[in-house]
Amino acid sequence: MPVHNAEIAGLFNRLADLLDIEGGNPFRIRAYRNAARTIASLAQNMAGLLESGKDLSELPGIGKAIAEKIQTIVETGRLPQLEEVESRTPAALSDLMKIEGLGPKRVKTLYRQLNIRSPEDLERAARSGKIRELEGFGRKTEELILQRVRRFQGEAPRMRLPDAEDIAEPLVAYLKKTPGIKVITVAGSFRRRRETVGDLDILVTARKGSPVMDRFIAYDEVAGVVSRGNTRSTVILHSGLHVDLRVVPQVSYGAALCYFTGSRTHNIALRKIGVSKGYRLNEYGLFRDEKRLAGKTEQEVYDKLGLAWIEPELRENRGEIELARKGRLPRLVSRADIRGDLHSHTSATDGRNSLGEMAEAARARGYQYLAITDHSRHVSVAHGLNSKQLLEEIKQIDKLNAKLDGIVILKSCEVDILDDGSLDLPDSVLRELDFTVCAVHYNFNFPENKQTERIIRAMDNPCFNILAHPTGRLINSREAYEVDLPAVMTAAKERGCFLEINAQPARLDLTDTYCKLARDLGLKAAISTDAHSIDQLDFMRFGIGQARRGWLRAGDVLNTRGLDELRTLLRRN
DNA sequence: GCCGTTTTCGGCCCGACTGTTTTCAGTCG
Repeated sequence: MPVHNAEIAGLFNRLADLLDIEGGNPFRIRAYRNAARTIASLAQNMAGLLESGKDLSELPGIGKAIAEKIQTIVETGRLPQLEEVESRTPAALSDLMKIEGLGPKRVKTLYRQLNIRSPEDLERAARSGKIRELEGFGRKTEELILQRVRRFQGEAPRMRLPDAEDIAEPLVAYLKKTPGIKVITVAGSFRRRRETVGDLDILVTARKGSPVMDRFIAYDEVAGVVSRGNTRSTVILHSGLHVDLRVVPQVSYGAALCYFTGSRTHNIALRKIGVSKGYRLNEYGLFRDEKRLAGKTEQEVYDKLGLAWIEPELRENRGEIELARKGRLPRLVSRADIRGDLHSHTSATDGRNSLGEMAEAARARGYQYLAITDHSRHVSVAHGLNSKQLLEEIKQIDKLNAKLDGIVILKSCEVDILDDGSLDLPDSVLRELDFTVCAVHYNFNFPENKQTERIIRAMDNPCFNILAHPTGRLINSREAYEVDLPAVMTAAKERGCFLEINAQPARLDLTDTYCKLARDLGLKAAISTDAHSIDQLDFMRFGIGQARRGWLRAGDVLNTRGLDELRTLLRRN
């Protein structure tokens, strides 16, 4: 079993943490963290890259030394340098650094002075009042540590984007009513449309003397105030979500928006470009000495740095800055490009609405086509259809199409991929469909090679068209199954099959990095909602967000095509 | 340890807030 990128990144992060606690060279430490970030964000695993002869030192933040360490990890599963450090400094201290408010210096002091090695040790020491006696610590810090160690122990995972939307909307509406407010924007990973958000970053410009901070802190949902300043405050809501509010002057709005949209690594890269030109970039603007060169709009800031404006979804420092410099950024797919939805369910299986209602709802959204993809028989929990029932549904769709104006219902089925890679319904029935959407619903625990073979074998069937929710993951509740996705993508491309970007907020499967890999391989994707009711057709925007984060252009997406072209693309040779 | 529109050495992003402080270290984003 190859070592996962996340595991390799974890080793480097731990090495960085422990060296940080020991007071090591901060630049070397940063180099390890940068490398970890690069490794974690790659879609292809390191073992595979090494096998194919790739020179890892070509990757950003990875040089000769770290490339060699990665090779060692892939070959032996171990990082000797980390083990050496761990012989001096307990590995568990790295976990303590994850507690909010504890950085390397405090962890070091707590360990050296009180022999604290775990959250449990920490809680005990805080309760008995030992921490306040340490130099540099005090009563308040001790209280804070106690609070945060408890929160850490029952830590909430990052919140899914739609849940964050539900919280952000009323808060923004509330703040908007504050006298003197001019502009209000939710920035951060929310604006970058990440699948989950850790906190909300709200940016405001307001007239002098506007009571926006007071009003923010007085919001009904606020459970606690973490910090409060004139330009920045942080609160925790009852939902557990942290919210930052930043107030900036109008002339700084663009620079601040840039700054608070991030990502962090994107910002750092921008500031480095600034420095190389003799400028200083911060949330108030781009400056040469004390003179503000730009700041009112994002466009101004990017301009002065010699870059084209970059879409928020691309700001992850994954190569977008270099393309912006060359003026060669991709024109990302948007909602206006979408002509239809290729995955939806009706009340014939586990959907809530009838065929007619789904058709009408799709037409109301301006679509040319909607595919009905009710489950196949093996998925009994969803009342999957057998051959006879599916043929009956096909007849109903034909009848409906004869009546419908302005939209075509495509006949399809979400066909279960059985354990041996065969499809759940006979080819003779599947051939009656316009196309199929095929997926794994059982036996997620197959070893990687068996799961990969299972899916590729299914693709060998000429009735196979689109692989739905390709990894089966559910955000915050179920890990992706083990599968060699690059191999699956290559196989799909060779056979004229496609992969789905499932837009259900809990799935968003493919991830952004796999979207990018598909694009790099020249494999088109379908952005599909998997709607189980008419309102879920609006999940399309989450799928589009994911696709945009994966650099997809309209041309990379199957359902941006008109019906005729779609049919041509789906035809297998 | 990485990296190069000051390129193989000498740099390495920037500011706000808090708490424990008499001028600043630590942490965070």
